[in-house]
Amino acid sequence: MKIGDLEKQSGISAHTLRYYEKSGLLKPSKRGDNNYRHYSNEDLITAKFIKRSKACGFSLAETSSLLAIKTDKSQHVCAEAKAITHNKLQEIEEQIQRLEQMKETLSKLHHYCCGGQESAEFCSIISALEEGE
Amino acid sequence: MKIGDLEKQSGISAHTLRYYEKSGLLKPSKRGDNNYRHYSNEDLITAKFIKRSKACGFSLAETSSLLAIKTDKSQHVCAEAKAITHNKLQEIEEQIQRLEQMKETLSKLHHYCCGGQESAEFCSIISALEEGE
DNA sequence: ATAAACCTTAGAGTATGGTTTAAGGTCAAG
DNA sequence: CTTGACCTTAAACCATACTCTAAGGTTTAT
Ligand SMILES: [Zn+2]
Ligand SMILES: [Zn+2]
Ligand SMILES: [Zn+2]
Ligand SMILES: [Zn+2]
Repeated sequence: MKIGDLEKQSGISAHTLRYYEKSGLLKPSKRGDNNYRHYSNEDLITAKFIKRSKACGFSLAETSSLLAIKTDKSQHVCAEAKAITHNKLQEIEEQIQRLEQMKETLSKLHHYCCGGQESAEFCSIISALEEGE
Repeated sequence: MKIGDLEKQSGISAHTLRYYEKSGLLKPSKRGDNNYRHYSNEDLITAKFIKRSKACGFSLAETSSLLAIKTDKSQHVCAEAKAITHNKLQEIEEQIQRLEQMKETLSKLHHYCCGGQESAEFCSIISALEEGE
């Protein structure tokens, strides 16, 4: 499979696949005489693995760690995978909390502003930002 | 007030204040003979405005738009401020949804993995990433 | 007088996850 | 045999929001 084929099969652009290679995430199993990248079926699985990992919110670095486990399962233990997942879960929960806090503040601002065509002289959004604690 | 004083009063680092100036967010009202920046009380209010705006999740560009309204209220209308707030609110709600989706997926992965010291051969986290739809 | 603390600038570096460009080599169809 | 599709590389660029560095000028306290 050439890079263009993998692009179609995996939904990851050729550009990005080359970038992933440079980042050590996915090396093609072979290079042809013309130096073209050749990907195996296992490489396709890896590409999809990366895609799912990203969909879970894992960074490329974290994905890299997960891939290391996947690639050599017998040399790794469940605890490692669970720790990575646990950390990400916490991180995401913290992000959600921050965003919920913002959402609440913004909802109030949004609610109290009339949103009309009148001068912003007494706009509650602007005053809240000027004078909030 | 010199930049160090504003740093203390506003809680925004001098570095960042200079960066904000370069970005057009907060220009000191004067420069001394020695070219030092001199900030007024109004500048302090503006600095705090920026800080609150950031705390609401507004980007520097959005903060800049809000500042333009604040600075010249009579030339702006509520509708403008409300539109900016509305967009941000939507954006944040979308982010929360994405994160909630990730959280759900991760929670399942986390729940099913034993997390023990046994080989990752049959780790549910790794297999889910390998074989998920 | 001299040292510490503060100020100035332009520009480079950091982090993330790519995207784009330039300049060119290879392959398959008509 | 040429045209267009596809492949190669290194390196620059994008966005965001800083953060730091280098090299130097100023103020203040002792
Ligand atoms: Zn109004
Ligand atoms: Zn309003
Ligand atoms: Zn297990
Ligand atoms: Zn496991």
